[in-house]
Amino acid sequence: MSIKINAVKGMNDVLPGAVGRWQELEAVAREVFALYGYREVRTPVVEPHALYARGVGEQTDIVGKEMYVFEDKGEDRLALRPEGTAGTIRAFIEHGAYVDGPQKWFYMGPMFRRERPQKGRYRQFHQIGVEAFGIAEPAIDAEQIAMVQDWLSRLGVSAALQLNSVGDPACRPAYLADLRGYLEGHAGTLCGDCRERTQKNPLRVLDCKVPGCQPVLQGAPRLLERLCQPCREHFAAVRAGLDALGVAYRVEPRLVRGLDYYVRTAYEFTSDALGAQSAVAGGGRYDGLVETLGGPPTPGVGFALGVERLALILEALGRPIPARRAAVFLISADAEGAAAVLRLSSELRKAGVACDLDARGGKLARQFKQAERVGARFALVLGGQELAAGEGKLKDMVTRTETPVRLSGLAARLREVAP
RNA sequence: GUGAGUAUAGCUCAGUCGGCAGAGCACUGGACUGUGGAUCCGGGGGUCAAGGGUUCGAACCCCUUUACUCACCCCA
Repeated sequence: MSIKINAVKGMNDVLPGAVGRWQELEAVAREVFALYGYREVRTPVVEPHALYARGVGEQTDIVGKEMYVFEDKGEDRLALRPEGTAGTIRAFIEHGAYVDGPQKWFYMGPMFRRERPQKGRYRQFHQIGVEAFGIAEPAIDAEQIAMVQDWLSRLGVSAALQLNSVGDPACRPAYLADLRGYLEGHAGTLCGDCRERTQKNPLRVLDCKVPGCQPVLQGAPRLLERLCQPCREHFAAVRAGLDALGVAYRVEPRLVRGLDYYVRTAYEFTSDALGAQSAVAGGGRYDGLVETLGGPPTPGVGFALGVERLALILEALGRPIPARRAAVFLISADAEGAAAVLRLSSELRKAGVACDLDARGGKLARQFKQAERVGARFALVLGGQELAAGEGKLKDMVTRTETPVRLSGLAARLREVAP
């Protein structure tokens, strides 16, 4: 070997032995999303830098310090997408999809953020997300949250739902000003981080875990008590919707989302199987965003789920990784058998029976070992003896019993015993 | 960006006081000339992360660097 080349830091391989877990959760997502009327959209992994600067917000950590930005031959300033909503909205606007009334879209794919990797957080990570455009009513917020719940339950995962309202442009600015004033008044008793956050993102201060800060935070003004009437009604309706749909949640007044565009509904599904990065999915409403990005005023709600994190939860639960295996492994006992095996494999595959064989040939023992390794349900031995009789020896790899079978009609028989 | 921990075979890890580089699993061959799970016997596989220093002698002690992991920040 010459110089060894490894994967880029924070970017991981998902090998064949593990990829079944991803396929399972993706398959369930597609199934569930279809039940709720969401359709898939695929957008580029690279977008103009300006899309995120304007859409996600210059002052967010994501745009400010985590994005992969590069010049395309010195002409355009591009970025690897750090999240999926902005690009989806760009496509929504660009293709005039808003003329067709409300739209429910979903996407799945890689996102990129240049952070220090740790458990459940990677530089290339994968999100499955949905966006519902054109519906201002709280019913869609509730339906969407219920859909996440539905998806997770079908996977046997239970995650705690935390719900909050972060207000809107009518009530949040005044609240933030008050909160900042209050925090500045108590700056002396706050930790260094909090004094900084007071200016940068005062809502974050409320989430501080430093014991010394707690007394000040207890007395801080609360956003939920300062919501304007429309926000208050919206939040109440979302809660009523969740109750009607049988979704349990906890109101978490300190829940803040890291992206600037959220208004009103904000929520997060968390799991204690994840270590420090406990959020498996997060989302909320972003009513002004389509307009910010140059489209007509269009309300929107969406969420994104971390695929690596969900896979981590499934692993922690000890869930087996589903795998698609060959129904039958064809084994040749001699040269005659080898030729027959090749013909038979073609026939079986045409008939839709998954079969495999050891292209190396060789001793029976080795071929059986390979059959074992690939997890084939049955092994079929073919040699001169068998061919002369027009049959093969079918061995059940689990019970280890062997019975002669006619070669004609084999595909139909295999579909019966190894569907 | 900050902090801590770790680094020995493909994987998981031992390695005592500084004295020839080890185990289990995996792989491979045989015992078993047409049969995979067990058992037994054999085989291949190492820049002990890299570089420097101390020493008669370094996987082990010292310095530097790198990588990985976890955590902070923040987020999926």
